Amino acid sequence: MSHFGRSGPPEIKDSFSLLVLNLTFRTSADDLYPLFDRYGEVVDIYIPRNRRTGDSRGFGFVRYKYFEDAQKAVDRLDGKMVDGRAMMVQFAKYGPNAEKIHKGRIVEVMGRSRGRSRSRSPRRRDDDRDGDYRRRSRSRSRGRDRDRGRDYRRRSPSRSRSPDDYKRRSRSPDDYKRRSKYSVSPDRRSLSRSRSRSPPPRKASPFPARDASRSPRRSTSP
DNA sequence: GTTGAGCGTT
Repeated sequence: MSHFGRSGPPEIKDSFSLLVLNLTFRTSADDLYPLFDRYGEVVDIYIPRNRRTGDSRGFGFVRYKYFEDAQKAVDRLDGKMVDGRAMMVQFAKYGPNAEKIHKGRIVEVMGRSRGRSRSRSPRRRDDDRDGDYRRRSRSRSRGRDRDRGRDYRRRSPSRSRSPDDYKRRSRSPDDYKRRSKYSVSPDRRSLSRSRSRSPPPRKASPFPARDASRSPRRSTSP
């Protein structure tokens, strides 16, 4: 039935929360219900979705009534192919300030004693939820910045390069692979170079600079 | 129409 997610948390203190990851963007709670219900009594299923687009965020929460059922579901549904994608089922913690959890069992919901070693900023929870959490939340500092900076330094002196240097650099499989993999756009280089070597903002001359260069002084005219 | 690390609504 589609009564999941309609009402708030029914019995959190008496239920076990499971986190389902790697779900498809089209999978809904109703689709997960029969899968999890067959392994035990499911209390509630909730899948966070974007309030603007209404699309699923790719993960959901399943609450079981008993720990054994939850454990069995994790063992059984973990890696289960759903809609053409293997979903990951694991115990979840309730809320960003939930810590009093015992093996997935919420012991104290009001345990706001922070102490989670999570790499998440609880201060911008709302912003991330409503904003584009997918793009900037996970792709902020992965490995791209490192490569980018590296590329920048590499691509800086692109004028005084000799054929020998080119061969030597090209001979490095690492650089070649890295460059080829990320496919550095020449536009960025051009833009970077343009920024770095942008000529000084010369104001408009009262007369053509070219003429001035050739004839800084109008001595005579044929 | 796309994407893919993670932890949720009253």
